[in-house]
Amino acid sequence: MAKEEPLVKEIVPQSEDFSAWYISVIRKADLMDYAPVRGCIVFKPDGYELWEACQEGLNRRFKATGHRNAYFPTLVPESFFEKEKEHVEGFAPELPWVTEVGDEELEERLALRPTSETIIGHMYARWIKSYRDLPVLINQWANVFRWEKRTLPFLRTTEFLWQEGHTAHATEEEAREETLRMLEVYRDFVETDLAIPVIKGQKTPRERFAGAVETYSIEAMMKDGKAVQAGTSHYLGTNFAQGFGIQFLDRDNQLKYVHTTSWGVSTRLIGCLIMVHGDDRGLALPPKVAPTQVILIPIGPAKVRDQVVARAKELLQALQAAGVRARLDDRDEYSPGWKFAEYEMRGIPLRLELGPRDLEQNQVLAVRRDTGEKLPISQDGLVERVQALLEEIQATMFQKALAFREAHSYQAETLAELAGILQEKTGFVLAGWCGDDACEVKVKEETKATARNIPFDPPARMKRCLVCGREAQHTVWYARAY
RNA sequence: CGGGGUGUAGCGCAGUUUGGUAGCGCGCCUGCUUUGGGAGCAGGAGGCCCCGGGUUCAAAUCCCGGCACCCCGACCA
Repeated sequence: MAKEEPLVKEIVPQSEDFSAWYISVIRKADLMDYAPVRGCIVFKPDGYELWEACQEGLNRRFKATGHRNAYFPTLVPESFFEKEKEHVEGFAPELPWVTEVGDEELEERLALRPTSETIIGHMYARWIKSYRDLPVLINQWANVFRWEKRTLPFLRTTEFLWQEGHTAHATEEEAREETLRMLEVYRDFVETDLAIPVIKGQKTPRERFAGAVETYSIEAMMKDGKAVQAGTSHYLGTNFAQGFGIQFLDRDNQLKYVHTTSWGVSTRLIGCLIMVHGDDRGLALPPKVAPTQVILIPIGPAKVRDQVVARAKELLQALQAAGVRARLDDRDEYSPGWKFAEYEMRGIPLRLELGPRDLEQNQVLAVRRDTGEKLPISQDGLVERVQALLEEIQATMFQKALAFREAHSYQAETLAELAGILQEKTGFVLAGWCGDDACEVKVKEETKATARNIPFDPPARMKRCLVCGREAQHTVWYARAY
């Protein structure tokens, strides 16, 4: 296991103050900076590259499932929001408006989109005429705006980056399949690439997206035991189709409304990545999405330096030629020890140290970010060994995160039990629910925990509602959430 | 949006109570020595003290107003 003494003084230990730890890590690792408008952040290159890695992993999967990217405008006419009642009520309080241009007032206010269901619904109505036009499978990468009262870098910002998929189908069955297919795409991406274990499940009606028939989510546990909704997928029924008149003529010559879905993940994933894998030394990035996977550090006094660096460059080229994202830090102005701490703080998965002793013995010293293990490895077959190590690190990080989640998961029969657990510990609590909204509200009022989701695959079936004691209709994960 | 806290050099902070030359550590620059877990010595640069008003001979400091960030709450795909 890695020793977790904070070598970087400015990083506040997690155990002392988790929020302060989070802020200090993202600043120290140079992922973002605050912008002049409240709640808005700049994604600096090291932070933005994490988002680019997410885009690559998701685009590959979206395209494999038949989706294509497109782009719709940021500005949405006010009248569009009135076409789906629940939708407008859900977003009204957090919409920013463009009301004038120059010194002339606009005839109709324009909202900065909080999501694109309405404008896309409008366009789909023009594009879809026949069953032969279906399904429409479109995704867009975009910025959206939500004027939340309380912001936190990456997890909840006024303007953020996300991806929103919008599909239209001839039948309910097909749309429901799509909704679950994309939820599974998210699970696969987040677990396989980000090494974050998630819980797939269905949202309670209270937590549903404004305007959706059903909302599903994947939920992840942060190291402070709190939950983050890492992705959502919605079956929208014909709600938006009716609001925007998206109709098609079916095989049977009947005019019908399409069934639509929407699904999204955001830059919030970056926040998850940090809070799931990070420790008192800083970030820890899973190799699959780490912009730099391997950092090579030459060591040694001036007389052997040229020799060491020359060999390091050869090894670097070999790694890069094999597709490993490796970099060499041969700057002379920083000591090796400084570089060790620096790259650990930045979360680079694997460090390779090369010094005079290594040259003599035809080896390099590999140091894993996830475990702190130091492994001398031969320069012969280095590339294969490094690739294998990166895979091991990826697997170990996922297993560690899974073990953490399991160690912080509990079950409760009663509200008092749930409250007791959350008072002493942090984590997820599995409990029964009768299906009554009042009981769900009661849990929130008493414990600040919310229903995260109704898992597809719960570890146990709970028999009684933890609030009223009636027979449970569902088994629910409760947790405090970001 | 309510309660609390913070805002001084790139970063972390002291100075504010009791108004009077703007400081410390790290970082940065120059030089020499160093290099296997944030190296040492010497010299040096760097400030609209968050912003706007006010009081005063004089404001980082006192008064009024605003903004931003952090924490707690309400709100929240």
